[in-house]
Amino acid sequence: MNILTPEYLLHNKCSNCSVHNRRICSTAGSAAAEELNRLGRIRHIPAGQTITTENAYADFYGNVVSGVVKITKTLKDGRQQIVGLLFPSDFFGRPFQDVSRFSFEAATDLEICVFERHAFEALLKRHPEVEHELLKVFLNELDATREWSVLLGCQKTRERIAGFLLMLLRRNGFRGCSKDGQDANGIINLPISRKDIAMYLGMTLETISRQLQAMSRAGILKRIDSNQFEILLPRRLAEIATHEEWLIDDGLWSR
Amino acid sequence: MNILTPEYLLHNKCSNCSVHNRRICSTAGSAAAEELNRLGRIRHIPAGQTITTENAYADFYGNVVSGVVKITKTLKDGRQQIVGLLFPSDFFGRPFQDVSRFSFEAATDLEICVFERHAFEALLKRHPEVEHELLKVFLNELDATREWSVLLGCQKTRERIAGFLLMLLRRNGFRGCSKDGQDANGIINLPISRKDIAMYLGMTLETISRQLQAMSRAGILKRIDSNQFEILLPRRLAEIATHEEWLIDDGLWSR
DNA sequence: CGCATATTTGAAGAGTTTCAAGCACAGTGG
DNA sequence: CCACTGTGCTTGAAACTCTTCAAATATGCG
Repeated sequence: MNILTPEYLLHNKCSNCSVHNRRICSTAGSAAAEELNRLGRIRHIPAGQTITTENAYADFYGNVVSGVVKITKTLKDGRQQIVGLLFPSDFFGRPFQDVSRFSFEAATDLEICVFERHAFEALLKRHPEVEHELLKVFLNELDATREWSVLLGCQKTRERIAGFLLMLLRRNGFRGCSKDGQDANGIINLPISRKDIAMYLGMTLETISRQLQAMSRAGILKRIDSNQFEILLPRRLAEIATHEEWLIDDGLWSR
Repeated sequence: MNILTPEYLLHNKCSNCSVHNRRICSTAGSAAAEELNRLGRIRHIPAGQTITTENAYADFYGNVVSGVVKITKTLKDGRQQIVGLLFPSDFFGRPFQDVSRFSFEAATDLEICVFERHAFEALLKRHPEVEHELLKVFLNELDATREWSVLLGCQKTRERIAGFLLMLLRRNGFRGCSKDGQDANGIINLPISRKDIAMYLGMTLETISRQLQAMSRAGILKRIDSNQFEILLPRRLAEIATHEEWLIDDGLWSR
């Protein structure tokens, strides 16, 4: 079923959208804003569904309104890597290229705002200020991806998990990431499965599990349930994320 | 010493430049081309020198004309990761941001064409077609970085090295990558040190050395000298790069 | 030629994965 | 209401890849 078929083409007022004043949608007041309003269609996607398939033609782009999108690449033997996660207000898809080199999938139930490809690219041509905004969006995405490759390239498993938790904390101030809004006050809600976290951090889900337990035993985290952790020592977590300068010995972690 | 001081502000004709018809410089014929010509200054940088320091203000961007630039990030404890390599015709620097989150260093002796930051950004504003070209440049860079994080996230050391060699092969058709132009016909010239390769592939230089020897013993490569390898079985190399579907046993590699 | 630097090779050790089993939780049906 | 079943998470032990430390060899340059 095509994501752009008429049944989904219900216009939405951007003013009702929780991310309407962010990123490329923030060009409010300009003529482009009205065009974007006419162009965008809200669409709900259940968790697990693929939005854009690797090596396939993609005829739309869009913004994440709520939920998390994972960008993945699969090797011939089935190994899979998540090369990026997209949160509310993030842009998904790859303009100016017929075939996507990655797959975009719903990591959670999703609300997205989709733009038909050619109409959107025509809009960019007419409104350089929107294209300028898009350039800034992708420059930030490039910086974030490069920093993530530092994490993948030379950090230990515990450091990676600490970095992941802090990334979630940074991004969870935004609406739509958690159902209850609890995330702000020290409780992290892991929005994706252990398997997905593993594919994002370049390690196995068993190692994730073990390290989360180790950090709980060390008093840095407190397990609420399997997807919720309270951060007891955020400063310590930040130290781990950048580098460990003390001995890795659970006994020393208790204070 | 400032890279933009008068002694370096010698105008160059783009028509003499080996990458003048590539990327953002390919807008030939337009009014923008002439402006770029006036703006760009050729500058020679010795290997090892830092062009832009991490967390420092950068007042210029530019194109690589010949040589290789490495983009690095250093952790507090000294661990370092190369998050990208830039070859001739690649753009370096980070527009629209005061402070660079990465360091840009000359991995080899370098010839670059630099643009003063504010003048360049003003040009982008006047000429959306150049900014459009820049967006495409960074979208490609983002794709490449994401594919590299697949390599870092879930590939084994031998696969990473194979992927690195093939990446060099892909890029070495361009002028300025090797002194003798030998690269095209199956001989790969490693333009950077083992230490840099290690920091790029997220492994130690010892492992690089061992795996290169292993692939030489297996008849896939032939060592000319420590920086030159002839590719005897390119198809095999490509198979390794994506995934190894046979047993990893040097004995089986000999055919 | 001799020194400094870069690369190769070797052996021991650590961290992570793999394989396997056990546990917790949610949904389903009796 | 509770066992049943599927799924996802946790935990354990063994195996393995890669790193670390150390030394030898090769390469480049004055």
